[in-house]
Amino acid sequence: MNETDPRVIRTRRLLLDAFAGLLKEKGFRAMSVQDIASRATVNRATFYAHFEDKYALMESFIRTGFQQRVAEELSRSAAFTMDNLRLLIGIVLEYLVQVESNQCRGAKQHAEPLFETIIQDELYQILLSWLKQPPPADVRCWAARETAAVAMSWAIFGAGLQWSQSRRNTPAEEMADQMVGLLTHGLFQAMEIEPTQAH
Amino acid sequence: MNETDPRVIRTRRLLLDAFAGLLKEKGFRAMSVQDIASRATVNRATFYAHFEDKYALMESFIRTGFQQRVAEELSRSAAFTMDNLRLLIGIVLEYLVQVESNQCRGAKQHAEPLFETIIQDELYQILLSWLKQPPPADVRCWAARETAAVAMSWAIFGAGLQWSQSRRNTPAEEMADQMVGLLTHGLFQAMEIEPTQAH
DNA sequence: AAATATAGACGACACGTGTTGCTTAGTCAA
DNA sequence: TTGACTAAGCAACACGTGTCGTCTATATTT
Repeated sequence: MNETDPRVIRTRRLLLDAFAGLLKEKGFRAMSVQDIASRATVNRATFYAHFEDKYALMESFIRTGFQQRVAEELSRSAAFTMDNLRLLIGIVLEYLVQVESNQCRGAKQHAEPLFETIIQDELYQILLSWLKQPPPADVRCWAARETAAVAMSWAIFGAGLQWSQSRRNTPAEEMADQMVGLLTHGLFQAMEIEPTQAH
Repeated sequence: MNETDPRVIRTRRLLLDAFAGLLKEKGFRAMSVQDIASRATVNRATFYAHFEDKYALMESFIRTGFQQRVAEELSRSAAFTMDNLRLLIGIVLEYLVQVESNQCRGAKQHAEPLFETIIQDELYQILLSWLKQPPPADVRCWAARETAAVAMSWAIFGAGLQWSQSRRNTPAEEMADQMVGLLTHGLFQAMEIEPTQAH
């Protein structure tokens, strides 16, 4: 399928727009391929010529959206610094809130796949590319680059997800600071540190 | 629905067994509710009387399996020590390998929901219960207990998942050690530490 | 402008899903 | 043992899914 064909571009745009609209109105779970196609004034069979199913469309939707956000706010192939890390976390928090508000119609904790994990995947790519650059200091090594990147990306994603799905009484700024602290000083230490009132 | 009724118990067992068998043979995606019901010699409508859909059954399957594993190897309400953490990570790695081997028939990176995230959820409960116990030392606090627990559980889960889905050339023992190191000394530090050969 | 290529429309197909109303058969309590 | 209760069987429903073959309309090439 030729990606430059005007017809293809037009159809893709129609499908994406219809999807975005339905996502806000009825949520992901409630919409059918029928709905998307008819709203896009496109035949249902044509939908399947472009996407495997509505899940694939959703995935593409989230992934490209997040990539755009990152490209806007983060210079390409940035270095691995505290500031950049904090900035990246901020982007994740912001984007998760947006996804959350769209998904709101769908039942939360059911068989609904966790589309947000796509963000973790993107996060992993970014962090790994940062780690591939030679480190400033040369000290002992605790884990493979891949292991560090994957643990970090899931930690950021997971903490962000829980925050975005909670009532968010902690402001995003403060949350990002907490997360940088956790990543910097170690999760394990941070645990023995929280002051506890007896219950 | 009375959980002690022999008919209910019998039907549940039949469904679970049929599901487990089909999971090994054709994988999750390829099996239909039809398949499960007929293999269990149970009417399809009866299936829906017990589970919302096949996703709910899968969730129950994974969750109870993991809970059993934890109960076997970890004494109830254990304390938050290095040894227990390492033990817990070992259980997760082992169980992820098992889940992975069952899922193997289903396409990996497609719309397949990440059932493994149920393990993260269980992990979070355990870690949080550990953190609720008063800490041994009383130092500064970097983050809320919930934040620390959620970041840690996702980090463990994510690193374990990547490991279990890779060719696993690193033995489980060593992997667990690496992960304990990451959690203890901080993910951020560990990143600037990996020796890099120029590329 | 004409010829070729191909995206999209349309209708039809077999199949799986989730639900409903009714009947049969098992369980348990009086 | 009898009677009330209810899980499970059964048949049928409307609906969504994914795919296929055929035809039309729009691009692209010459």
